[in-house]
Amino acid sequence: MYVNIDAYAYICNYPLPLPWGPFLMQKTDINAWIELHRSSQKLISIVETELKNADLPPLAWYDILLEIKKAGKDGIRPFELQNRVLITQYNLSRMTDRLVRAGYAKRIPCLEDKRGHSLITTRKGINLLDRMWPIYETVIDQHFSSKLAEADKARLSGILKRI
Amino acid sequence: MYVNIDAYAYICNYPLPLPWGPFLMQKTDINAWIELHRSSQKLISIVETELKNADLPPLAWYDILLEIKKAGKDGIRPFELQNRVLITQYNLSRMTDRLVRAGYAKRIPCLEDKRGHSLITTRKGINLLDRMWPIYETVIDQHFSSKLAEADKARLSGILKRI
DNA sequence: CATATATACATGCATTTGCATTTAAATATA
DNA sequence: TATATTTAAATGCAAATGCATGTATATATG
Repeated sequence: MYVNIDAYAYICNYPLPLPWGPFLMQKTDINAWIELHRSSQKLISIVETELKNADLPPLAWYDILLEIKKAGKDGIRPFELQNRVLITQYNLSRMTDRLVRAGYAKRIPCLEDKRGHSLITTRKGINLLDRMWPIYETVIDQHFSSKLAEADKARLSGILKRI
Repeated sequence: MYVNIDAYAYICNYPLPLPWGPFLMQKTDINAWIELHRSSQKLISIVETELKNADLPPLAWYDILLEIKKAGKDGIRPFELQNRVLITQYNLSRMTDRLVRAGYAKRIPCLEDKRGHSLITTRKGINLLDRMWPIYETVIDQHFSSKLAEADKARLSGILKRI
């Protein structure tokens, strides 16, 4: 889950090319790898902290609820939701369970497939999104958008889309 | 922790500039934000899966153990370790506890400060790093390094260092 | 020096996660 | 059609995490 800020130093203790693998790992690769994960984790942890400070649920709730909202009034099946967020089946099951119990989402029976159900947002759920977004947006803007040039942001997504 | 692949769609339901905040959030910003987190999370989850498949501990153990190893034979104090990895104090305390119990690290008393101790790696710990790295490296190479041009990797870290 | 405050680290307890497995319905196969 | 296989979703249990707090030592302050 966590990528050490100085993970590359381990590699640097060994001669290049590395004795054990077929790969020629360069410092450029490691620096990019580390910066990618360091920056992502740092930003996410700021978002989580700010949400918590505002007495709001974690970012994961926002993401899932947003996806449910986007599905509109027909709702979305949990297995479809799972394709859109990087969460395991069992965790999604319990997360939506919490959303439902908290009144932010609702399960509606699925006529075509009695094994499952569809999820829709409630008014309270939409309201939660509306309260969470300003916090989220502020962090994105202050810690991300405002620190990078427009051209760099375009480059960034262009490069990372290949991953 | 998780950033929805399509989080920006929520924003797109609203007119720009957004009615609630002082920020003018553009699609470029959101795309970059999403790609950053999506790619990071995807890569990390591949690493974790591969480590698990090889019956090896999670990446966090690698990072911490590596940091301990880097400190050399004098070891490192937990509070210093904490500055180098993005982990909370209480979780680091328990994680190092597990490392020690598993025989990968050792606590040595700290003469200058009786509140604390220093952590050093054991032979078994070094060996674990050596076994984990090939797995880790293979993922980095196959899913990251080989997918990006050298220049892009340099750009990537250059851009992200500003975060 | 005595007392207050800060720092290093650990821990009890509730919540969340991971893993394996279960339940139930849908689909494939013979 | 009967039986096997696959798929959707949930769940029991162990491990990990978050949060608040505890313990011990160090440092600052009157």
